[in-house]
This record gives sequence, C-alpha cells and structure tokens, in this order.
Amino acid sequence: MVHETDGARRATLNRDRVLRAAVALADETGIESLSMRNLAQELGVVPMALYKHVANKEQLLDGMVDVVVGEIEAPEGDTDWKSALRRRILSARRALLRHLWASRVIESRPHPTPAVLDHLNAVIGTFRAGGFSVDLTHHVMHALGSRVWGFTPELFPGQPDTQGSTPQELAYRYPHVLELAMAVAHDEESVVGGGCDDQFEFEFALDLLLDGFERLHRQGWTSRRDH
Amino acid sequence: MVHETDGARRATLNRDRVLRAAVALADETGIESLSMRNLAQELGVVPMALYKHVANKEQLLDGMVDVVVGEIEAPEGDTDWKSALRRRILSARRALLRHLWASRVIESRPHPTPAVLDHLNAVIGTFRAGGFSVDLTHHVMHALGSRVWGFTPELFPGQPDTQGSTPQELAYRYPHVLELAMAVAHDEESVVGGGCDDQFEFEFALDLLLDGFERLHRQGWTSRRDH
DNA sequence: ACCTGAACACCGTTCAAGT
DNA sequence: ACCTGAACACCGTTCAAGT
Repeated sequence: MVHETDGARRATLNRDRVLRAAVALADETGIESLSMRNLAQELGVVPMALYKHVANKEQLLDGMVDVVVGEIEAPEGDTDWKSALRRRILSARRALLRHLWASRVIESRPHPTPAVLDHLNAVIGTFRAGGFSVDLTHHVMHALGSRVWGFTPELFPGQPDTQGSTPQELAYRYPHVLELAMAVAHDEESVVGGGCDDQFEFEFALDLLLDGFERLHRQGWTSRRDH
Repeated sequence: MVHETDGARRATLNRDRVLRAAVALADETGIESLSMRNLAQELGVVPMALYKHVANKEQLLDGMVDVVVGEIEAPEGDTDWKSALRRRILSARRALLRHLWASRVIESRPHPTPAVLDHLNAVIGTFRAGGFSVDLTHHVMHALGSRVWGFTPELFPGQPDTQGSTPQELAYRYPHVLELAMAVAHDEESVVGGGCDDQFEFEFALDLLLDGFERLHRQGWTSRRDH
C-alpha cells in the first residue's frame, strides 16, 4: 500500500528468487558477509520471511550450491569418454569461477545435494560408458577429487539427504552413483560398512601424479610458456 | 588468591599455550564451535585476555595452522626425490588427519603462514634437488594442488604476510619459493603481474590424470581389493 | 491461520572505567 | 600502566503476540 514497488517485489518471493538473490549477493559481497538478515534486506522483506522458503541457513547454502552446480553444461554430441569428461569438467570449472565462494561451500556441505549427485552420476556414467570397470571408475573418481567436487570421501558413508525420495527413485535417477556405492559396500574386507579406504585412494592418486611427473621429467618436458 | 590452581594456570598463559589450547579445543569440539569466548573459558581467563597474545581471531587461526603444519616431519636419510616427496606428503596427510578441521582452515587463509612457507619450500626444494627445471617444478606444484596444501593458486600473487621480515630474510629462509615466484613473474607474456595462468595449470593437472587413467584402463588395471 | 516484532543466546571486538 | 567489565554491532533462530 505505502510503497507499491516494494509490494510488487514482495509478492513474487519464492524459494527460487531467494536462492538467486543469495547467489548474487554472495557473488557481490562475498560469502562471509552473507547473512539471513542482509539477504532479507536485499529482498525487501523481514528476516523471518525467508524461513517460509528455506528451513535454515544450512538449507539456503545447499540451495545455492544447487544453483551453481546446475549451471554445469553437459557436453554436446557423441565423443570419446576422455574429451566428454574433459569438456564437462572444464564447464564445471567455469561455473565455479563465476561464483568464487562456491567451491569452499561445496566442500563444507555434509550431504551431497541433488544437483551434485546429478553431476557425479554424469561423470561416473561417462567412465562406465567408456568401458571402465566399476573398480577403476571408483579409484579414478577419488583421484579426480576436488576437480569434480563435490566428490568427497564421505560421499558414500554419509548418505545423501534422501528427503522424500524412495530408494527406487534414487536408483532411477543416480544409477551410476548407486552402482559404485554398492560395489564399495560389498568389496569391504576390513571394517564392516567402513566405506572407502581413504589411505589407498590418496596413495593411488599421489602415485599416479608422481609417475606422471617422472615421465615428463625424463622426457625433458617444458611448457610452451618457456623461453 | 581465591583459587590457587586457577592462578597457576593463568600465570603461564602465553601465545604458545593459547594456540595449543585452541588446537585441542578444535580437535575435540570442532572448528565451528571454537570461539574466542569459549577458548578463554577453557583457559580459565577472561575473553579479552587472549588479545594480549593474538591480535584477533584471524591471527589465532593462522597460529593454529602453523601448529599443525609444524607437525609435518621431514623424511630422514638421503633418498631419491620421488620417495622423499612421497614420505613428506604422507606425513602431511597424517598431520591433517590428526586435526580434521585443519585442511579447511588452511584453504580459507588469505596469506600463507611461515610454517606453510617452510613446507612449500621443502617440497619445491625436493623437486629442484631431483633435477626438475623451475618450469616443470612450477607446474607439478600446481598439479599436486591441495595434496601439498596450503599450496593455492593465490600463493604467488597474494604475497606472504611479510610482517617484520626483510626481503633478504625471506630469500634466505624460502629460497625455492622465491625462485619459483620470480620465474613466474618474469615468464608472464599475457597480463602484467598476473601471476600464474590458472587455466593452463588446471588443464595440465587434468590431462596428466586423464592420461594416467587411460593408461591404467588400457592395461586392464585392477586394485588388489578386487575379487 | 498466517505473519512478524521482540527476544534469546550467541559472536568478535571496542573502549572507557576501574585498579 | 595494565587489566577487564560492559557495551556495541552483529549473528541464526525461537516464540509468543498481534492481525
């Protein structure tokens, strides 16, 4: 009534608008200064109005992660696994560079969000389509590590937040993630339900890199940037 | 006077005790619940007493990082660069596993701390002693990435916090870090003073991994954990 | 039934008042 | 001169009171 402009902004408030505003605000002023209070102010509403659309700040952060990860583009056209993967991961990198706070937030989230699972499923699926065994796929996913985030060691033990979705729905939507998770669960010869052997995975990736370094060194490799 | 036990604890309060108590508290209750206020309570002092030993919470976190990174052991005896590096990095991993909050805190720090520079200098020095060119050393350091933290892309542009130390002292203490930083600064053919070409570094590491995956796949590699 | 202002239990840090 | 309690400007979230 008093301010019709404000009224119009208030009327259209929904979860999507809240998340987009939060992403924009974090882009502009940094994630540290993003608070429920100044996000509300930015949207022209009272702080408590946000809680109609997100349960709490944790869920707000999860939603922001999904916005960013949703920007990752699937590679077009049929190509070999290697260039398909390369393109997808470079697209992911571009998305994260657009939102400099995103990688740290993704890493700090205790549970993978739907968009993160979609992304993981696509990456895993690319290896499988390329003929990689479940076993090798498992280890290379760990080796890629934060290059594919949010792939964290806790992914498989720390169950995705299965709010309102049945196991069947998960199996349908993330078949590759599930295949890997089950292989890891059955493969366990040490502790029951212990999930991945993080020490093994760390050394697997480390040795892959060290071997690669050695090869380059022996070949007398130099970057084109060298004079 | 009233409580002589408290008096004894209070008397010995210094920067080192503050940092150790902060590390212990973060280990026990998590980094999220570590506050200046409950750290003070743990030490039996008033919150403001901490500010005699650390300028603010940022400096407290920097000090905590140095405690953890200081736990990394140098490999004993003379060995080739590869196993020397392997041992040092696995020691770093053990230190970080002892303090689960540490990797996230290291990554969130804007400036590298002295102990972090010591560690970087030692890792770089190992490559150089192994005969690696400055150029190759630069790129492999990026490729190792968080496996050596706190090696972040912003290291070279985002100057170390040179509080009270001359350039000569830095050159003496971190010669290998300096050599790399200067090579990067001179090598620049694109933007002036732009530092590292992050896109190049990302693709360098990505391709190194993808090539490694391809090689394993062609060889029909399986982990011993496979049945 | 819905919305929201005040309140609660915290923060890191400043600063003036007390010793 | 040193120390420190109160205060300031924030948080995220609860909850009861108002519409």
